[in-house]
Amino acid sequence: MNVKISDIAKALNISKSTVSLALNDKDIVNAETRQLVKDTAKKMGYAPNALAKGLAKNKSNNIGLILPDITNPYYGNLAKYVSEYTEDYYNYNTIFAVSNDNPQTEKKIIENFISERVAGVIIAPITNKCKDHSYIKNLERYNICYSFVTAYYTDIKTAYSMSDLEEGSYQLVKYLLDLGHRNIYFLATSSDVVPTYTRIRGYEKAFGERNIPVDSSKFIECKIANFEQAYAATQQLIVSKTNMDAIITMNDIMALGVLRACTEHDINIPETLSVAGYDNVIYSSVATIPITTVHQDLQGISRGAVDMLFDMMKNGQDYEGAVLIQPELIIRRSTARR
Amino acid sequence: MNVKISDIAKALNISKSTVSLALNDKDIVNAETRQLVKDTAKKMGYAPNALAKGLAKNKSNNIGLILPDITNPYYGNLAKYVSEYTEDYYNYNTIFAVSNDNPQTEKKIIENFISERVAGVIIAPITNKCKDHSYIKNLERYNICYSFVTAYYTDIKTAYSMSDLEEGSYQLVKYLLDLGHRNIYFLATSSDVVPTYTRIRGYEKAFGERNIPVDSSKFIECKIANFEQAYAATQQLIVSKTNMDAIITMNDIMALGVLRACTEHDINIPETLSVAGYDNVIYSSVATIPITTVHQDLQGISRGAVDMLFDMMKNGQDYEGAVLIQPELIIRRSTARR
DNA sequence: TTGAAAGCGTTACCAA
DNA sequence: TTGGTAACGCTTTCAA
Repeated sequence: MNVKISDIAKALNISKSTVSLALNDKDIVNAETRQLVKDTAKKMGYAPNALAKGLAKNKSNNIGLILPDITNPYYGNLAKYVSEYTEDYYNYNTIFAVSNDNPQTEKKIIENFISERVAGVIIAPITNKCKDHSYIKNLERYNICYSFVTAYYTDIKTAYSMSDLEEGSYQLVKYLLDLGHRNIYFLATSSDVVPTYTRIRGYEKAFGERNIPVDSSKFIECKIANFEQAYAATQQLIVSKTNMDAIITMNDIMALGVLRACTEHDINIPETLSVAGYDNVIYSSVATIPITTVHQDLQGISRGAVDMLFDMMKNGQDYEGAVLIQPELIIRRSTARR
Repeated sequence: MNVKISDIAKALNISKSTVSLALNDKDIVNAETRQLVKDTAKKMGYAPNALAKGLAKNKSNNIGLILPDITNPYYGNLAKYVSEYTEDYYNYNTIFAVSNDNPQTEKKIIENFISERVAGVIIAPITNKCKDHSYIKNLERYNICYSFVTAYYTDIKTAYSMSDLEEGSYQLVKYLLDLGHRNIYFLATSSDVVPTYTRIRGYEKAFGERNIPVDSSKFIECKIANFEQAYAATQQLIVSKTNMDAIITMNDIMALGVLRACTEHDINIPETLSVAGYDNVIYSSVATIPITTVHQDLQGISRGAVDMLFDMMKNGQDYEGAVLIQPELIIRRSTARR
């Protein structure tokens, strides 16, 4: 069978404990012994059994990352940054799971992470409505720390790291107001969730600064923040001959949906209508018309979440840090003065 | 501490074995006992320890999936299909890892998967050159089966599931020849790797059918199959005033890079130059000019790889199945008769 | 600096 | 149908 610690011990005529100690680089073992052990381990093709190790220590060397949608490069990049940083800097591995924007799935994932005895969990929240996230607290019963990334659930108190969405939305709307637009539609999910209501606050702030009243009927709610729903919502607006100066969305993929609907109805962008997205993922720059958007520093966001998680793993879950990263308005061709 | 099987046994005054049997739905235990055990387990908040379970059974309930690039929605979709199918149909979990198109990283991932004692591994190969993949065979020493998805390494014999790339490329090139194009450039990685040379074979077949000689200097090699390198290669071609009818690429992201370079040099597409991608990921349809491409049935590909893997897990690694899924040419606006 | 042995939570075999 | 017990491969405590 596979070579294990006891095999190395037998081969070297020393005890299992010494081998274990040596393999883990403890300096209480003689330097020569240590080297010898490591060499023979390599020679014999020893591969540590993470399961046994985890069982003995009652926790694994993995942290779990929950993503709502892995087909969106926004989360793909997030996954990349989180796992690279976790591995390079903290020497832990990352295991991913995809919630598909479904609270039930998210719950199952958490149960599974508990079973796997992950050392910590980072959650990228689902972006649609769900009132009860208490299942997340199960993690605490197992002393598993968790932090949020990209947003957070208001009913769960823990560290979070995200872009300052309110500020980003504020800058974008201010810019559109500067261009002379007034009828600015906003396509997003339920205003109950953080990613939406923070953006709405930014929108309102920009309007408020100029004493322009906000018409909340311009906030259009989509069930899911994807291409199809943004496309459908835009068609609806066009067909009902709504008076619009601009449409902004909560992510770039939705902006693509808006573009598609406009193209099909021969609406010229940006001449007749300005369109803007959010996130600055690659295809906002390569779309039919390069899209004005708001850049998020995903790398910074990722590091914030990882750092705070490991901080909590060291000092306990009751930590209420927050990392809020400044966004950057990216102006492209999809927006213009009327 | 966390509730475990022995706690349930104690509470119910029965043995650990019975509890374990009941929890695993074995019908040798009395139906009532079984229900009782399950109920109390739930009541006590029991969460099975996957580590202990894996140790006892000497394998975990996870399969490992290696992706070369998680920021590409092509692989994001693949990950989604593989994990959903694995979970729903086989009741195993999927753990992802990202090789970043780097053989060293891939090797490390495999070592880690071995440590985690995954039940099986599915590898989506890196698309650039690497002569030695023998580290993959380490899996066999641990009786861990593996299959390939989307492509395969020629030096490793095992089951693979992929789209018929040769056929897809053949159809695309045939279509371009039909449009009257002759100077068809192909941007890809090294012709040593399967994803490239299968496509080249399709290209050659289309030319061969019409007795048109193939000029292999039209195959441009990029180190990595991404936006930047395709952009750079196209610029190179444009600047050197190459006589071109069409540029095709090995994936849609590269086609976007081509588009970008052409736009910057005021080259009209498709009037002056036809461009085509491959994969049919979402942004080929929403690009500046919607891109002609070849659709891959990712769901079918994913299922093939998963099915064969579980087949091997049952019947042994020496299995040489292959699933080759038929592609579909998707014609959009980026290609036209000159 | 090293060794012996207990313990982590589960499964699986054999007996009852 | 149930119970007792060894075993999985590692860490860790205590003693030497």
